[in-house]
Amino acid sequence: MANLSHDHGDHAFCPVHEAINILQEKWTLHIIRNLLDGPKGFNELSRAVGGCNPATLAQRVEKLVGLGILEKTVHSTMPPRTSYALTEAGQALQEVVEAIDRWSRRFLKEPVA
Amino acid sequence: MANLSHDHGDHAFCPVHEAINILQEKWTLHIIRNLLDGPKGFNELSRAVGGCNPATLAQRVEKLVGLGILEKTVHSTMPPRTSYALTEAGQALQEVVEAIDRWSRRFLKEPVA
DNA sequence: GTAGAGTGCTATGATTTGTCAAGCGATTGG
DNA sequence: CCAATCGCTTGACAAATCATAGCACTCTAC
Repeated sequence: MANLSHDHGDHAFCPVHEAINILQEKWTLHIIRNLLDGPKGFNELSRAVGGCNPATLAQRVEKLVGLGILEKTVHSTMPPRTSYALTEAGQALQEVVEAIDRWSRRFLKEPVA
Repeated sequence: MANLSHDHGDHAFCPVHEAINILQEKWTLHIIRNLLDGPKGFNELSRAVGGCNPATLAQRVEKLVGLGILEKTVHSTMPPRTSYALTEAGQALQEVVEAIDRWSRRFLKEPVA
C-alpha cells in the first residue's frame, strides 16, 4: 500500500492535487487512453475519442503538449499532416488508465444510466 | 500488465469509457481522495477539498451516491449533521488515486504553472 | 440570555468552460 | 471538375461552475 501522505491542508505545492486537476479536464483521459496504442493525427484522434469538438480538442492537446505529456510532430504543413504521441510522462499514465480499467470492470459491469 | 483490450471502436457499452466520464467530472477525484482517510460532513468535506462551491459539491456528492460510490448518512436533521463515506466501490478507487499519486510524484515534482 | 460560530444545504446572478456549425487553403481520388 | 480529407480557427451559443448570501436551527461562550 502506497504512502499516500496527505499534505493537502496547507498551501504547499501538492503534486497529487495538481495531477488531479490536469486529469479532470474534460476529454483529457480519453485522449491519453486513445493514444496508448500509437500516435494519431488530429482528426484521427478526434474520431477515436468520439464526440469532442475540434475547438476543445485543439485546446486540450495544446495544453497537454505544454505539460510534456504529449508531443506534436508536424510532418508537412501542406497538405497538413501532424501526429500526436505520448511522451514518457504520457506513457506512464497508462498505469492510471489501467487502474481505472480494473476498477470499471469490477464495479461498472452493468450500464449506469 | 493488464489486458487493456480496446473495445472503443464499436457502439457497445464500454466500462472504461464510462468510468473515465465519471472521474473526469470536476471535483470528483478530489472528493474521493479526501474521503479515503475517513468519512466527513458536508462542510468538512468542502473545506478539505478546498475551492469547490457548495452548489457544485452538493450536486457531485448526490451523483456519486447515486452511482454507489459514496454513502450519505443523516445523523440528525436539526441540528443538521450528515456524513459522507466511501462505499466498497469508492474505497476501490484508492488504487486509481494511488496510481495518480505515483505518477505525479515522478513527473510533476516541479510546479507547473 | 444573547452574541457568534457552527451545521447542511439552496438561491442568485456573474463568469468560465465547453459546444456547435461553418469554413479556410490545399491536396488527393474519382 | 467535384467531392472528400487534412489540421485546425472563428464566432455565436449553451452548459457548468463560480462567489456570495442566506435559511432554520443548535451549541458554546460570555
